This record gives sequence, C-alpha cells and structure tokens, in this order.
Amino acid sequence: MAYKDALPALADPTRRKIFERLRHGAKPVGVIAKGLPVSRPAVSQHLKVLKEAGLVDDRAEGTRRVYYIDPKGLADLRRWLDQFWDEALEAFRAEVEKDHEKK
Amino acid sequence: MAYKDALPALADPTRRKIFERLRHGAKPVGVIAKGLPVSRPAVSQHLKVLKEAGLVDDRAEGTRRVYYIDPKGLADLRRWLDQFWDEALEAFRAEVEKDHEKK
DNA sequence: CCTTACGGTAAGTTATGGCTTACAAAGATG
DNA sequence: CATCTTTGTAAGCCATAACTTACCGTAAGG
Repeated sequence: MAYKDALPALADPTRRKIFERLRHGAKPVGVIAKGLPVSRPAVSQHLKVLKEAGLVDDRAEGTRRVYYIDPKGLADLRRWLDQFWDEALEAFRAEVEKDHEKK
Repeated sequence: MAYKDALPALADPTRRKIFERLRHGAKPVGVIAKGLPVSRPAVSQHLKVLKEAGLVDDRAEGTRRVYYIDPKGLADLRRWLDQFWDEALEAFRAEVEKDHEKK
C-alpha cells in the first residue's frame, strides 16, 4: 500500500535530490540543505513527506536530526513494480503479435 | 533519464488507475474511461502524459485509439530503482550497526 | 452524402503543493 | 543561566496540474 505514498514522494525533483543524497549514508538536515537551491525549512518539509512515505527515517543526535534511507518504502515500490512487470510484458508481447498480423 | 518522467506520471492516483487497467491488455479510450470518476477528455489528457513518459503507446483501430502498456518506461524505472537498492541497503546496514553501538 | 461514434485539443476554473519568512522548542556551550 | 545552534512548524503566496465544458476532425455505416 505504501507505494501509493512513495510514488508522489519521489515525483518531486528536489525531493529526489534529497533522497539521492542519502544514498551513501546518513546526513543531518543542515548538511542535506547545503548546496540545494531551496531554503532549509523547505528541506524539512520534504523530509517529512519522505518519512511519511516510509522512504527515510531519522534519529536524534544531540540537537541534530540525522536522516537515512529506510529500505521499507523502496521495497514496497519494488514489489509493486515487479508484480506489474511480468503481466505488462506478457500483455505487450500479445500486442506486438497483433501488430505483425496486420502486415 | 525517463524515470524522471515516469515517477510524476505514476504519482497521480487517477493516472495509476488508468495504467493498471491496461495491465492485462490493450483497451480503447472509451472503455478505459468507463467506470472512472472523471470525464473522458480528462482520460485523454492522462494518456498523453503516460505516453510522453514512455509508459504507454497507442495504435489506431478504425476510429478508435487502442492504448497498451509500453515496457520501456517501466524498464527505466526498474533500472533506477535497482541501482538505488543495493547502495541504500548497504548504507542502511551501517545505520543499524551504529544504533546497536549506542546501546 | 448525412449522420453517428470516437477521441483529441482549447480555454477557463479550482485545488493542491512547493516555496518563503517568521517563530518556537530543545540541546550544546561558555 | 544566557546564548548560540539546529531543526520543526505556522501562515501565506504563487505556480502548476487536474478537472470541466465546448468544439473540431475523422472514420464507419445507413
């Protein structure tokens, strides 16, 4: 069910940048925001969306909040995609078949 | 590169319904629209977005346009996701490690 | 032909979502 | 304890995206 949240979450370019920045490891909000073309509060809001989608999680570290990728959301997305993949490919083969018949 | 179009395309719930309706085979616009809570022109607009994202393709059949899933867009999305998956999982393991150290 | 069925496009409206600035809370540091 | 750092939240603004109705082109069929 969570892919319904993950897809909109990853649809936004800025949010994708944030997400991709965490690919190699955890980072506090300030570090994530540094270099991005939006304000730090904007980054906080994006992180909230990503968290609600199960794509990231965070942990307190003093006054900082360290964010890292949560595989849960990614796994849900993969599951949905894979389930689709087989059926869609099969249907596509049938389509190509029809196309060739026409000629 | 096309995953950047595929993600926003699949982020919309109505568009996902349309896409999922084509999972098992091709359908003309009218059939797709039937049962959906939006007007037929809206469906046409959604199909255009899906097509530009490489997620569907269409073929003329008399006065009808038959739409079907194009594996191309789906494949791009899978590739992006898989590439992410390995690195993210590794980073997550390091995270859990740190968590346990704290205790 | 004339009409009917089908679907794309244009124009306009409205809701949503991403951004900003301002503010508040909570831990570190002297 | 005062202050500084780091972050989340609130309120408001604005662009965009999803929808509607109206219209047009095109193929089928009497």
